[in-house]
Amino acid sequence: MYRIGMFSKLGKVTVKTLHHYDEVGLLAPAHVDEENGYRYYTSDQLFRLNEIMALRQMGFSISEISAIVDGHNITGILTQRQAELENEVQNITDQLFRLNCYINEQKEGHSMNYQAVIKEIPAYIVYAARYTLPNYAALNEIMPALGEKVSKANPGIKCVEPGYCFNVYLDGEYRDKDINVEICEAVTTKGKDGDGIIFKEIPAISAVSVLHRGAYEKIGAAYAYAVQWAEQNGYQIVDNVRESYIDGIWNKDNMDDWLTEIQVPVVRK
Amino acid sequence: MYRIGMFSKLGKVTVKTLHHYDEVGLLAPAHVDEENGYRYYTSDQLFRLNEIMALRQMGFSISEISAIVDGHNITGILTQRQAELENEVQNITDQLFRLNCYINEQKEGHSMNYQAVIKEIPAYIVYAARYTLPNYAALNEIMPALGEKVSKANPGIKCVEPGYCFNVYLDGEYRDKDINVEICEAVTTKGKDGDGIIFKEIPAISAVSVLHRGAYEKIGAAYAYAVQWAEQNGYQIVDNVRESYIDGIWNKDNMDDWLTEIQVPVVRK
DNA sequence: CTACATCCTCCGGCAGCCGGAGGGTCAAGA
DNA sequence: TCTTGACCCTCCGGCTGCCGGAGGATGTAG
Repeated sequence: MYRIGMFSKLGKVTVKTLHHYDEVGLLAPAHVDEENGYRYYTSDQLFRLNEIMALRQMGFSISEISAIVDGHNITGILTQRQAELENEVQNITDQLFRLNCYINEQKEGHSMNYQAVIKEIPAYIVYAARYTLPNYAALNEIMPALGEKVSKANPGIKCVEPGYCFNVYLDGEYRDKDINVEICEAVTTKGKDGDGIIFKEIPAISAVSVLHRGAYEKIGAAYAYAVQWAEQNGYQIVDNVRESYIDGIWNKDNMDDWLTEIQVPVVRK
Repeated sequence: MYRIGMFSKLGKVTVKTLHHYDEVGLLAPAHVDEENGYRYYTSDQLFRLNEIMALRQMGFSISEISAIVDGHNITGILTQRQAELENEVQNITDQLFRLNCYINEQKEGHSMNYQAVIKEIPAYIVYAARYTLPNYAALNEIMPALGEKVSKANPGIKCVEPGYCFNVYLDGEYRDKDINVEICEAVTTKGKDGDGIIFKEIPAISAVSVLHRGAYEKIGAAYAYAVQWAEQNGYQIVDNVRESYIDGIWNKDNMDDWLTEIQVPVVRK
């Protein structure tokens, strides 16, 4: 029978850890003195401690270890942890990729232009209409007109706020004229289809997000950056690119203040 | 100016997160209403938020991000994080290796024999003497005799408790006769060398630890297991193996209760 | 004027311990 | 037999990056 300090030295763990394992019921001392509360351990318990440490070194949580050493559903927990670990390897290497990407940009000095970030975009209900635009500026006329048309046809319809109005670019690649676009605006409930306008639900996605400030002419650079970043970081583009309008002609007079978010729907390769 | 709910939707983060970032000074709202405490954000702040999210997705801590966005020692933090990440990849793959090792043993059913675990062994001050043993049983006579000899030559010397008495096996491989061994016992202070006995400090190491129960004849299996485990899990053996005696003839009559720890000094390849 | 959504500020919790305060216990030396 | 110092105990708070909820104030639309 060893007191806790001795046992902790034998097992190469801290006294605090043994206290903790006692508290959570993972490794109770073989005997506890009723008068002074001293914990006493046997050398036999080193086996249990060693197994616990072995499992900790595979990254299991305390509750998982409790289940394993008590013999509950062992293989289930083991294979689950296996999957978790493979996932973590993915995550860490992803982080490393992004970091290296970032470091390179730092060095080349054009780092401040764009920041790519993965976002989870929720599902929306939208109305949508398709156009072929001669150029980007045409949006400034079409979009307000479309809004009016819809609210006439569907009195009482409610839009949700800025950032919920976006376009989906139907061309596989970037263009600056003859642009095929689907204009979408998020609404709270579906209305009646008609006159080229349809209501639909669009599902939640993951997307590479890049912010662009200024007029729409130069938006191609942001678009290109987002696509390149996605490829470099091991993402696969799975849908048409969206542009989400945050600030624009409707609330900012100065074009340089306009703010648009490019969203490139992706999944991890 | 957006209220927090709107801004959280634009940036795809939770309100709680924005509260938190405000509290720790990472992203303060552009304006706070003095009467009711409402936070107001500008769309400009989405750039900062995006950068924060980008850095979070590379695994930086809040304080690191604060330093980076404020422009303090950027490259230092970045390269440090790079090293951390490479380290983490190592760790996770190590965990995966161990887990797979463990799963295989589970399947083959001989899992309960041994548990290998990496331990940090602290530095000790020891006295040491070398012998060539005809067999393992010879230890039972030599060790007590050595102890007496030392305490006679160095009156007042203090040993530390069980587990601090160990042998270093000088043969590169396992043998069961003509064993070259250095017997070491940890003491609190150095004494006088002489009569084949020297005092020395041995440094802290990492070691693969395996527990062996029973007499010393069958200890070869534990020895073999530890060495094999080290190799399978990508460790390099960097020193002679130690055996650390926890329970033995001095406190257990029944040989089957003897307990010995094999320590194989290693570093990660 | 009334809902209802949104906002605020605490406070506690999560995992696996660590560090320290405040106080009891034990063995050895004087 | 007493003291000293090492060791033990039980709280309690803290670390990270938020989340969830209570309790209460405020804003907006019909």
